[in-house]
Order: sequence, then C-alpha cells, then structure tokens
Amino acid sequence: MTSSASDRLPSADRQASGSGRVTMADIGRLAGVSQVTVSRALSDPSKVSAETLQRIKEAIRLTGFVPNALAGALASSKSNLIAALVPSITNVVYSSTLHAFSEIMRGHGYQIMLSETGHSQEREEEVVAALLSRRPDGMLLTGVHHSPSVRRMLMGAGIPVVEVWDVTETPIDVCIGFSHAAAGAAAADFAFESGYRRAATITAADQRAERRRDAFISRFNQRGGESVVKVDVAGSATLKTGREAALQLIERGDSRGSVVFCSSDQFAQGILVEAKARGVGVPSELAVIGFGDQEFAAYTEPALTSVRVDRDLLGSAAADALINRFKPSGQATAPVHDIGFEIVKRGSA
Amino acid sequence: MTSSASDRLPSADRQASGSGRVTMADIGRLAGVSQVTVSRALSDPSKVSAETLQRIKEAIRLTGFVPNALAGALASSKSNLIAALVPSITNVVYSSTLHAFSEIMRGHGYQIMLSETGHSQEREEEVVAALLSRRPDGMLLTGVHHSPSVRRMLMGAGIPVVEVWDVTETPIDVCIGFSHAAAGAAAADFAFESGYRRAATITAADQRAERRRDAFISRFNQRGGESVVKVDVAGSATLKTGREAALQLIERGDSRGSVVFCSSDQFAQGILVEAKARGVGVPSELAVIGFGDQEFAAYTEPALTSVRVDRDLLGSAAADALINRFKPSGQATAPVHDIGFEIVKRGSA
DNA sequence: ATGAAAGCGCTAACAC
DNA sequence: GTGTTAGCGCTTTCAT
Repeated sequence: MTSSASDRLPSADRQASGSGRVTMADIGRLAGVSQVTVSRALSDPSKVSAETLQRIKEAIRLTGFVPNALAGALASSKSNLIAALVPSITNVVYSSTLHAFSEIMRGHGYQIMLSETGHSQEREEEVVAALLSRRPDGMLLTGVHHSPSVRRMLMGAGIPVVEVWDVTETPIDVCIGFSHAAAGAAAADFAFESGYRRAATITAADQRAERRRDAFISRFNQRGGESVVKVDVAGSATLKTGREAALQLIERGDSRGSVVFCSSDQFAQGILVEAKARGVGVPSELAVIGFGDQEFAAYTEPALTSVRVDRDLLGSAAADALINRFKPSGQATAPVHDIGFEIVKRGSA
Repeated sequence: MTSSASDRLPSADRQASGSGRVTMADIGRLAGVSQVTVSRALSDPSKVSAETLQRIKEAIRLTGFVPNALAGALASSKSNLIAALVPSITNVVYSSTLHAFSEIMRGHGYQIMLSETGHSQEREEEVVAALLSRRPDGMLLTGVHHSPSVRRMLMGAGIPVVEVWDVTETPIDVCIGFSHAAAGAAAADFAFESGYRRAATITAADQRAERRRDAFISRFNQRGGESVVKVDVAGSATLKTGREAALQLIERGDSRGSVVFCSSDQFAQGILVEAKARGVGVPSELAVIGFGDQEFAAYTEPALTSVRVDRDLLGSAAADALINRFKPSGQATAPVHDIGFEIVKRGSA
C-alpha cells in the first residue's frame, strides 16, 4: 500500500512539476499542521510532538519533498555554502588540498562552490565577484597575492576567508601555508651541503614556484655555488616538459655533476626518464630534487629526493580555521599558520 | 574625491556590516530611482536610460554593492548553479573531465557545486539530496549506476541530468560515455592479435574498471588464451600499488610472456618501474597495457600502450548537452552519446 | 507544542 | 523608461 501510493505520485514524472514544487506549506497541509511546524520539525525535531513529527515525516516521504535551501538561506542569512578557489583542479597538488578541505566542510554541513583561477588575477576577480553574490559563509583562496579589488571585495563581504599554500604578513583574514622562499633556500642549502657546486632549475609558470626558484638561486650563489642554469617552462609541469627540459640541460654539455631543482615532481620524474633513456646516471652525473613529494616520488628509480609539503594538512587546517571562525567564540585562530616543509632525501640527490 | 569618498565607506571594515548588507533598494535610493530600476540596470541595461544607468553604476561602485544571487534565484526559480558529482577529484581522470565541464559552464554564467562520492552509493544519495536542496539548474553525475532513491530524486527534480563516463540503455536523462565492456574486450582482442596467449589484470576498486577487467578476461578466454591471472587492488591506482602488484606477478614465476591489462596508467607505470628495477624486459618478458592514456603515457620508457578516452570531450560534451537542454528548444540532444575509445599502441605491448 | 505575521532581497507581471 | 504590486519558500519573532 505504501509503495503503491508513492508510485502514483506526480513527482515520478520527470518533465512535470517534480518535487521542486512541493513546499513546506504543502507538507503542512498533508500533515494537518502549519508551515512553521514543518520548518521546526526539520531544523529541530525536539520542538515538535512525536505524533506530529511522524505525520510530517510520512508526508515528506510520500511527496519526495526536498526543502528549498535557497529560501532558507535568504531568510536566515546563512547559506551553508563555501566558495573555494584553486589555480587548477587537475593539479594533484591543489586537488588534494581541496579534497581534504571539502571532506571536513561537508561533514559540517557545508557545500562547496568550486572555481578555478588558472593562475590569473583577472580571472580571480571575476570569479570572486560571482561567488560572493552567492553569499557564501566563507571562502578558501589559494595563494596570498590578490588584486586590490579582490581584497576590497573580500574585506567588504565580512565573511571568514582562508588563504592557503603560502604565508604573508598581511593576510586577508586567516592564512595557512609555508614560505616558498624558505623552501627554495632550504633546497639550496641541502644541495650545497650534499656537495653539489653546479645547479640548474626547472620551473613551471607558477608564482609560488618562481619564488622558490629565485630563493634557491640566490642562496646557492650566496654560498659560493656556480651560476645556476635556469630553465623556465611556459605551461604547467608534466612528465613531457620535464623530459624536454632535461634534454636541454643534458645537451648543454656543462650539466655534468649538476643538481636540478624542479618546481614539481612531474618535472623531476621527467628528468629521471630522460636521463635513463640517454644513459645519464642519476644522481652520479645528474642529481634531481623534486617538489611536492607526490605519491609516486618514493617509488621511482631512483626514488626522488623532494620537498615535502603536507597538502592534506593545508586543506584540513583551512577547514578547521573556517569552522572555528563560525563559532560565536571564533576569532581565536591565529591569523598566520606556517606548517613548514621538509626535504625528504632519497636516491635522486 | 572619488577615491577618498570610497575610502570612507563602512564596507572597508571587514567585521562590520560589509557589502553584504547593501541592497538594490539602497542603490536605488542613492541613484534616485526605485529598486526595480536597479534590477533592470543589472539584468538588461538597455531597459534603462543612459543617465540613470550612470548614476546606478556610480552608486554601486561607491558602496561595493554585490547583488544577492540567492534572492534572485528564489524569485526567478533559476539558480545558475550546477551540481557536479565525481568519485574523486584527486584522480586526474575525473578532474580533467570536471575541468573541461566547468570551463564551459562558467562561460555560460553557471557556478559549480562540487561533491565527491568516493565510489559509494550511500554517499551519493546523501550528496544528491543535499545538492538538490540548493535547487541547481542541472546536474552532472559520474557513472550510470545509481540507487533507486537517487534516480527517484533526480527524476522528481525535473532538471536536466547528464551522466558521464559510461553508457546505459536507461539513462536518467542524457548520458555521455563509452562502453567499458567494449573497452575491455577490445584490449583483449588487441592483446591476442599481438600474439599474447597469457595475460593478467591489475584492477583498482572501481566499478567501471571491474567491468573492463571482466570483459577482458572473458574475451581473452573466449579467443583461446590461457586462464587470466587476476590481481585486484583494494584502494585507488597508484604507482606504488602498481609496483607491488607487478612484484606479485613477477614472483609467481609463470608470468613470463604475459601481457598485463591495467585499470589505469598509474598501475602500468608501476609495472614499468618494477620491471626495470628487477631487470625484467618490457615488453619482451612482460607486456603492459594501461588505461586512460594519461599525459605521461607517451613519455615513459618504454612508452605505454594504453586505452585512450577523450576525457575533455566527456566534460565539454556534457556541458554542451546541459546548455542545450536549457534552451527552450532543448530536448534535441540524443539521450545516449557513445564517444568511444581507442587503443594507442606504443612500446609497452 | 503550535500558529500568525513579517520579512529576507530579489524578479515578474502589470501599470503608466 | 520607470514605478507598483505580488510573490519566491523559507526563518524569525512574538503570541497563544
């Protein structure tokens, strides 16, 4: 009987009105109560008598009612929506942070609105404006370099904002990351102390990668290393471009004994492959330092020496910071949280 | 004067009211027009006189007004929100489809609400319900196997739904993908015709991968190949687990001359690395077929033979299908679109 | 425990 | 070209 009743519902017809049309008022009518009571039953069942609750639940089941969160958000000024901006979701480095972030936010009842900025500030401006119109309760930003306009919009929005993957003296609100300059310098120290006196860099078109590169070069020179060979790659880091860059280096002829500081493990793996294909020994003839310590880094041959960053922690700490800001007690979060990094020594350097 | 005026705005104070409090009515007051005129100026400037438009724009600039899309959506029953569900965003295979999809949707003014299902049907149910309450104008689903409850909710919602990465006789609405059974069988044909008579599979815990595996085995046997060695990996496909699986195969001793059909290029790369580390020749002693033809597949040593699927096309075709359904003329889209696949022969098999 | 009224900030008719 | 009047479907506040 129950199933046959629900089978007859008009909502089974997808091009027809559908459950989108059922409102709390309708449920109330079916359950013999007012619309507010339905609202209460859903937001805090303890405020409603057991029998009423039963009838309401039954009516919801029968109609396939789905509450309209848009209306709820408008009335309560709480959207339960979080906007998240990443340079690119196809880059594991960012998507893993996003994953960790959204898992936690989801657990607290928040939905994620995602947008990619593609490393472009203009794009970020458009996207931030569009997202803010959706009245998110909070926002996740990647990086700390934003246009004045973006900063203004965000400050004006009056919502918690977390910037990840970098640190700065002037966060918009909360900021969780590490110093890319420090990472580059640490890599240079590591290289120098491992005995290398010649070095090269392979860097993708990413602001943060460029800061690591610059810090690496400056520190390496400062400690007395030879002048560093700089290879900049236009797009993003791939195994392919890594191989090409490696080839460039190898063909220069003067790369023997160099250590190559890569802006990502993809590049580093490319060097490994190209070196193996050309019979160049790693690390004996060419040493490699990756960045990101991606999942595969420990399993290449030789295993990659890489700069490890806890990408998941970046995401989960960002989520925790937001959640914390939502509490009335909020504000307790430190404005800047440096999670640091670690150089993981393996076989490649 | 202009800048000093805006500098004094309360919206510059982030913990204060912020721009979130400015409404169209406020803008109207400042510009000396009614609220509706402001609404018109924003949605269709041609409906408003040039001078009025100017004053409205100025007022918006001064206040940092950001329209409330929540209210707009409620009033117009058009949210400009699209819900997208993927098993995992850290898997490039899915994130690239999502990327292509969201680029196009963004170009048409739609925002993406993202959720991960982690290959779990229960999880998908929760997530679909939560997302539907946000009244998205359309939804992207990965895969075609959904619980009855999900199908019911979606049919009831009366919005366009695109299922990607698979095909089925019974799509919820529109479906764009390819037959995994056909892909597995094609790989078996390829292997057999390449002369291999022994085979193995390495498969991650993914429904679609399992269907490819089963079809591979059944076709390989059917054509007279030896019984296929099946290695199933619990989690997702990584270089690490690929190496481990390869080791398992190699240590069995009877793998010489086998071809291994992998559920992803990550696995395939793992086999390559492990084989090289153990001095096992590829493809002479062990041949490898990957799946996905990821960016790196062409640049490993040897380059990977893999089943190529146009992941971007999957995303962009899905977006086009939705956009098309939104047009009054809509419905013209074919319910099922099989984009096929292609076996790319390289060095590994 | 439940209801009535007001209103969130917009868009959609319909006037003029 | 612009204003007025009604809602959209909820939550909030105040009664009862």
